[in-house]
Amino acid sequence: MPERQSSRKDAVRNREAVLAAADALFARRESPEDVTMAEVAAAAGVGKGTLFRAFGDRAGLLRALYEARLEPVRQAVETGPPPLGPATPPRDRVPALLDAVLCFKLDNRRLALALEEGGSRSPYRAEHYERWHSLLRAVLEQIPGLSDSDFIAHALLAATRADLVEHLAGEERVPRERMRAQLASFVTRALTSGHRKS
Amino acid sequence: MPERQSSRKDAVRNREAVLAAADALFARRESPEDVTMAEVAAAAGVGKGTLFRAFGDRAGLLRALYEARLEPVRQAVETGPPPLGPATPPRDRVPALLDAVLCFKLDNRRLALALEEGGSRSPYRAEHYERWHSLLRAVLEQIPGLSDSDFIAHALLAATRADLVEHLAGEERVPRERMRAQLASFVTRALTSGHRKS
DNA sequence: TAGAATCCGGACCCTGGGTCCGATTCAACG
DNA sequence: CGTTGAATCGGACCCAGGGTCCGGATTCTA
Repeated sequence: MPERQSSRKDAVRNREAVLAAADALFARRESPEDVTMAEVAAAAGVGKGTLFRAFGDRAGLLRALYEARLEPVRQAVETGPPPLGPATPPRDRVPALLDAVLCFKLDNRRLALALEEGGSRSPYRAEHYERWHSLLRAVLEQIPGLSDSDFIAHALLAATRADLVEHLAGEERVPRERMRAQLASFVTRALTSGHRKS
Repeated sequence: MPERQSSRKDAVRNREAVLAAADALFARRESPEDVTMAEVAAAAGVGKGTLFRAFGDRAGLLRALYEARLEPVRQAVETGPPPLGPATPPRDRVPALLDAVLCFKLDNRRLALALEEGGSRSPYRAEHYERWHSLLRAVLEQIPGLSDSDFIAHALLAATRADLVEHLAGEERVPRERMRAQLASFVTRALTSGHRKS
């Protein structure tokens, strides 16, 4: 459990240095796969021991970076104005949430990729996924005439998987706004009640 | 390019042995991560050199297994009776295709997981994904009043990602039939034309 | 059956995550 | 301000596992 904060000056300074170095490296490198721990340590001017004591393991470092980047979004979602905040009608909030996820992954492609796919463990066990999923599920449940909220939440989130976003943005060269529009349209369609308005 | 067939008796026998051994191992083990190449070789009664010469690398072995398993499904899709075959109206064929994918991944959980996630390369570069996607895209394009076929095809396929299926089946204990029903319902909703009937 | 081409297989290499422990730095205390 | 014990530093080290190599065995061809 390397979570406890150290009060020592050099410890916190090194932690910051590692975070910054890792951030820079992941942004610079093409694939997150080939940024090595030793490299991060070297770039931060730190030994590997320090790095591993501070973050536990590779996944821990990734998580730390990810959480830090995600913090503003989380704030906006939990206690923010519409259309992200809690005071939004469900039918409008769901697309807003997914749009936020998409934008986040577009802005942090490499990082999201590294965290979601790089790990040997399933991304569905990560607790940040669990958070998104249960929130989305809860909002979906407030939409009348819609069942299977659990599955729909999974399926919609799957449309924003990091490697898919990376593929669309990087390989197929789909512009950001177009992608957002497509996702929004898709989400909206998925929310239509089983029976069409007649 | 280790694709060329060898006419030597022992070579083909060893190839079969490796395939069978790998199949058994992946089925038996909990996570595909911890079935090692050396292990496969040993289980097949073969040296590592033989294994790698026959399949190139780990991904090659996985691909070979996958393609073999997928063959019947491919047949059914390309030249089979409805609802999978080409002679099916698009609106019915799309759910059928995705149901087939889902069933396949349910029946070959470990293997699909190993191939889609285990590799260091993005699953979207795999040519079997490309096949599914372009087929689905083509069928979607025949549905009037539906745009963004490319994205929709990606999004729908994302709902059948191996690790999601594994999570639902293994972790959340969702029964097979329930999952199929949920996916079918989701797909159907996603196919509604953009504007509701009014 | 000789000869050559091919294949076999396990010893070997190398990368990269993770650990260890002596040296070093920090902070509390006298 | 010097001492002292504890926490930290950091790079040498370990190990697993994917992938390579080549001497020797096996199989096809003449």
